[in-house]
Amino acid sequence: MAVPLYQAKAEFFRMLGHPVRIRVLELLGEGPKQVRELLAATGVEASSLSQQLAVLRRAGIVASAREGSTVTYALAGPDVADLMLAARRILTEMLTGQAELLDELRESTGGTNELPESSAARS
Amino acid sequence: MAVPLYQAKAEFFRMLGHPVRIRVLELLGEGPKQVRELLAATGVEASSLSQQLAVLRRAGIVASAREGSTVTYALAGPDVADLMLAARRILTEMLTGQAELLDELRESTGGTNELPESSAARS
DNA sequence: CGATCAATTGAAGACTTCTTCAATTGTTCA
DNA sequence: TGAACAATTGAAGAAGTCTTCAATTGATCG
Repeated sequence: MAVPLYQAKAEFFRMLGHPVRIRVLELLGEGPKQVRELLAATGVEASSLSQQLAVLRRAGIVASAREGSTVTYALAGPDVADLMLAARRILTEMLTGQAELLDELRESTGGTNELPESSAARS
Repeated sequence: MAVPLYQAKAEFFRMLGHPVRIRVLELLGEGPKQVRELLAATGVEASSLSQQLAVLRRAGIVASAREGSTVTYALAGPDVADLMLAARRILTEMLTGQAELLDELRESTGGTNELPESSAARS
């Protein structure tokens, strides 16, 4: 409540802004995973993965449990899975959309982004 | 195409990870705005706002056009507006969800995040 | 033209975040 | 117990991001 909403949002997005963290969240979207599995799937160094897992844990977006000598991670709640799905949909849409846009732009003068109305060319 | 998808996603989220940029995108969600308006609405310094607008422009998520002595910004495409709406929905849901979760946790021993099954308490 | 306003740019320093290394904790099993 | 594995932590240096200041560009108007 003390933190403005747009700041909380920014922090949340920043927390998502790392390739390994994205991959982990997508993997956990399939279901709980042991660290060994995440390690194998991502191919990063153990300690580096641990650091990123710690970030996700601190953000409260994943939960961990020790089972014997191994540790299992899971998404902290169903909202998170929804979020990852939505993000995935939106992002892939958006990225393909941008690719199309890029193609369109290449056909014309090769400009950067200007508003549709204005037709100024870059020097 | 050269960039792995999860890396593109991470970059995209990182690009969103700043309070001023979030605010700007939400304002532009209402419709195109002149820089003066964004300046007034966000209350940040002109040059700081320009820097953040430049980030959004480079990412291709907003477009700008000069009209006389002023500059107008708008979201680069309809996808972007959809994205901001979805993000807003998801985020507010998620944040209130977390608030509830926090309340629940305060009622119990005040633990951090553990998997539901495990009930370890913090020292 | 010269003054002024709107907006952007470049660069420097403070501040975060990433990666990596070595050290540490917890668990298993011989 | 102690050797070995799983995972985490702490700390140091590299790399990136933010804010701010001064300088710059483009447009308007007297």
